[in-house]
Amino acid sequence: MKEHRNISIADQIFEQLEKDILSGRYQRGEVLSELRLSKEMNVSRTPIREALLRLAQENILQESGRGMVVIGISNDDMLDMYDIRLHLEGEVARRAARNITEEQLSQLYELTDLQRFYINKQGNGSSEHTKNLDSQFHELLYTASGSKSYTDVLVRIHKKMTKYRIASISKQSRALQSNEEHMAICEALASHDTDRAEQAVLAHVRNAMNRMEHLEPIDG
Amino acid sequence: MKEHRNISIADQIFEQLEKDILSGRYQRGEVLSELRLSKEMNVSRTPIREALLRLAQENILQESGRGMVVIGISNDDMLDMYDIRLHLEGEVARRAARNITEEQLSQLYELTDLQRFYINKQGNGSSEHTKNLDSQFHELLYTASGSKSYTDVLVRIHKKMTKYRIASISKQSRALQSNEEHMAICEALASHDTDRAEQAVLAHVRNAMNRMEHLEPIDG
DNA sequence: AACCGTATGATTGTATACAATTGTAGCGTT
DNA sequence: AACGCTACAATTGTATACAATCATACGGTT
Repeated sequence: MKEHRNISIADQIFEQLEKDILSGRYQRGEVLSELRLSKEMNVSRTPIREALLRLAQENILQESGRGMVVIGISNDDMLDMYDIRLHLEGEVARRAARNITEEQLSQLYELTDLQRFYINKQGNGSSEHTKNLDSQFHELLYTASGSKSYTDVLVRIHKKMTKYRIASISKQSRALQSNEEHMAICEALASHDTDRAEQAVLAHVRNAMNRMEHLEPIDG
Repeated sequence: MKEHRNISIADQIFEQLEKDILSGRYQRGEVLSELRLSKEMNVSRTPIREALLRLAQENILQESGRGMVVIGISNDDMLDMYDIRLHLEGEVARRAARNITEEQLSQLYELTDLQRFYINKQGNGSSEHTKNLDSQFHELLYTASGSKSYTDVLVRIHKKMTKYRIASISKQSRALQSNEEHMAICEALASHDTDRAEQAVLAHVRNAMNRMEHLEPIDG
């Protein structure tokens, strides 16, 4: 633990734990002890503790007197998050159609093209790339709306969704469909047609929700 | 710093800094140094650092290479938060009208009565009480919806709003009007009429937004 | 005078030491 | 056997020590 790079150990631990919790590796109700984790990961308590604090701030963990208790998210929580997106992303799309810059627009197109490339490639780790590009696309869309508050809420939600168990994007056919919807959003934004942008984004969210609902729940 | 109580120093510092930032005491762009704050507050760097990390997780601070930079929130951010609430709280109200328990309902009534008492009292620190009861009312309303995701988003937003500069509730006449709207929400929920609950909550948010818009902005 | 290198100070990131609390197991007493 | 007390183990909260990085200022050299 001697190297001092740009990305801190605490950040890595945060990402790792967040993924492990949201993907279901840690069960709801499980208690995470700082000392145990620090031994498991061969670091001191400090970065562990910082990661746990941030996760608690996200309501992914709950500090409960003795140790941090895993809360995680359920299928119902996921459905509610889609519901929230349906209530918010229409407005975001309208604002983005009005405010998006040429540079942001070309970036969105590029992300979409690159994502299609990786989906068709289907190589090792391409699914990871695909998910990453999906996150970047949506984050940029939110940013293009020009609203910090909307972006804050939706980025938080989207981040949780992509780490939930197996992302619905993993099947190639569904990934391609999602990618086509991204392209439709790009074109709607390029036309600066607020109604069209709203419809394109809402259709995408609705379809994503349906793609997820058809996955089997893992536990009861 | 020897006492070990239930509420940690780090928590107190977090609350204090959050209030100081959102109320405008720290300017946007200002850099907060751990060492400086720890000297100012006569504690070690550890609790300061933990508070800063949590504030960064809330996007109230931004960690930018050298120290934490204050982001804070602007009037536009506030308006967007009201806009988000208008898009979400109608649905929350509908769900609460369906799911609220008798106990939650009587608690809501009690909070409303107590708030009216403090507003009329107008004693020293009664404004603090009033704001606190307002937060409790809305948090309970969100919880009554039964949705963790909705509650998470809205509690976060509401918390920020109440700490923004001077809350719009500070004038007695406005506080009384807000309190009457709370009572209307209670009665709508008691009737379990989803449409009526939605209308009551949305009217309350709209009125709160108008009450805020009429306040003067402090800086340009 | 200009330029380059080094030392120094400020700051964050990590590890460790210490204090306090809490739960529990075990033992003794009745 | 039941109850209570004590001691210990586990755990968090805080302070401090140490390492690494970065900016800056200062001094020497050409």
